[in-house]
Amino acid sequence: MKDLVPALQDAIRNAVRGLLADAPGDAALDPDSLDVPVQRVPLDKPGDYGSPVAFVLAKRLRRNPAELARAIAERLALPEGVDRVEVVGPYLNVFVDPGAFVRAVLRAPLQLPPNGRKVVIEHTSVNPNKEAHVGHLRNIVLGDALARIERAAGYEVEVQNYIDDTGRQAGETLFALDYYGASYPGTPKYDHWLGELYVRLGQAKEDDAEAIEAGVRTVMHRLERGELRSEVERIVRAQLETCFALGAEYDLLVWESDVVAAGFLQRGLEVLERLPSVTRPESGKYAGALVMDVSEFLPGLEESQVVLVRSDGNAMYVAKDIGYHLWKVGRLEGLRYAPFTQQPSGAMLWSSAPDGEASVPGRTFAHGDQAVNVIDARQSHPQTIVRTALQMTGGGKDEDSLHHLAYEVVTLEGQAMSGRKGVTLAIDTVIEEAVRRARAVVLEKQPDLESADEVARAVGVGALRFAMLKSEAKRVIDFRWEQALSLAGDSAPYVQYAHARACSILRAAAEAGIEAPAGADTPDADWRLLGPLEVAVARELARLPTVIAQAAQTDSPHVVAQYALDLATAWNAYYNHRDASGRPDTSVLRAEPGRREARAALVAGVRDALAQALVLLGIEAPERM
RNA sequence: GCGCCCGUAGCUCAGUCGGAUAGAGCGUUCGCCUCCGGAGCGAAAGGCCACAGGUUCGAAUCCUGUCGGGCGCACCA
Repeated sequence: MKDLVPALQDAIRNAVRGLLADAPGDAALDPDSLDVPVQRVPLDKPGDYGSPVAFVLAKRLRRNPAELARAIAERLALPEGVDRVEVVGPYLNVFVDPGAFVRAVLRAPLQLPPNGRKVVIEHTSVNPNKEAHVGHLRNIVLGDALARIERAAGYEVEVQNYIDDTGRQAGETLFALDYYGASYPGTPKYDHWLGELYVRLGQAKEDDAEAIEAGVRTVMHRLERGELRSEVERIVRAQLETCFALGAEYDLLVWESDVVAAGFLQRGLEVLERLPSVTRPESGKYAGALVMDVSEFLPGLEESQVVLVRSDGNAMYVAKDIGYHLWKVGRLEGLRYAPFTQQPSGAMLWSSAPDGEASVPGRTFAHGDQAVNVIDARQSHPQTIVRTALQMTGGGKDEDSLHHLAYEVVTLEGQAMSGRKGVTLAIDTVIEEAVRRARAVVLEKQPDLESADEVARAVGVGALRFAMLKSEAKRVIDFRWEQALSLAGDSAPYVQYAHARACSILRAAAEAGIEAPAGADTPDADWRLLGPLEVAVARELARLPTVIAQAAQTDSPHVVAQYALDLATAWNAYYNHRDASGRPDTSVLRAEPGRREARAALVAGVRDALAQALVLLGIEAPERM
């Protein structure tokens, strides 16, 4: 048995085929293209999986659905793992054979096979001018989780972090250093210290606007020529410390100044200028500018002309972005690369670099079949324009080669954050508080735990990440301490605890000589001794591959987070289950030989699936906590 | 004004390519350590799934409209 649900769908399709052959009712009805819904049955309904397929047929055949359900059931060749089928009104309900089902589920892999396609994910992309705040937190965590999920779904994944080193923000901060003649005193953390200067400069503009503006412009010109690269690098390194503390890592930093130097802007414009929709009006509103008409792809816009190059000759940001994306999908070449730093996992982080190598042995950057950008929902319009430009110029290998994972803002106790005004909450501050709270709980619950510091970090950071991931990206999050750092209920520690509990049981089992090797390969297990309680847990376990596929396909990490909660809940319910007389009836260690090995295998499956779900969310899974 | 997103329990949210009696967490109330980890489990209470029409055997889910709320609509980035 590979996977029960598809097998069941095939079996039903076959039964329908037989039914139609015997009693043709609708010649146009093709069983092969018949969509056979199969779902888990609601609680308190008989069976494990059910199908309302009879409804679909009833309409086409003009026959009674209950009657059809009976007819299908009669012809159904039960796939492996299915014990029997019962007809409940118009529904077809399937009872699995517990032993065969659990065993098959435990043998299934925890991720999908490679699909030979590559996705380039861009996330983080924090302006290199001050410390990252809680709004960026959502971006980093979403992007990092998505990268892990896409990888598990079989994609080759490359994570890029775009460094806007020629922008106004970086310019202002670096100018502030000169303006105040400041030298770094060693504390606070470098990016935080710069953030203070940046905010101070913003206030000083009220009195000294002209001089500051002139100074900032000079610095920006130097940035464009790459003269201040090492100053910016210093900021980037400080910001990366925060990302690493969250568990996020990258493959490549892409510097805007390198993108421009590589000619992607110019070459991208050349590609665009060949399009009939890209013109240079000689008169009217856009005289002298290079504009693109997107009305064919984006109907209904009030203003269908998008300015690519201003009449003063300066390129708009979207034009740079289009060039950058043409490179991402392999339509342009020419960046050079150098190693930037070794990350906590040991993996090398590369960077684009003016004096780097044209190629890196064993690696090919960019050339994505598709690209996903993790960017604020407020950027939806410009993102749509980049995607449209990509489509108009032939795009990447995938039909829909640019996705925008748009996430909503994070407000602070109901207030909008503002980096410029200094109304922010730094990620570093939040991590510190999260770990502090977690440590207090760890010391209370497990005073003897040797790895208390490590566990406190895993739990605190995990809780924070989970809070950012558990609901849909398009939902506004109001950051509140108690909620974001909760260690109970729908939280990372709930899942981590369930995992640690499974580990604990398996440790005890191993001491008692009960082994639970991978793949449910236990000769001592007697699978026939399993029942509905084990099936309930296995039914959750069986969903994991589907969950990964769905999360990857819809760029939705929250699907994995919700799954982790569901699995932990099912496992906790199993663990605590009692029989009619109130006695625990799911013990592994106290079960008779044969049953205990099979149960141990199930617990090992739960442990592995919980660990995998947490890995996909970028959350550590301690064995004790 | 036009466009996109949201509206589900007191609060925060799942469920939305149509399927059986709409589910969690927090909060409230009541139970559960002779038993592998109580950061847990069980139970109670709490819902015109914003509103009104429509499609359908069947709608929280699809369509239209209305009302609330958020965001976007620069020769800024």
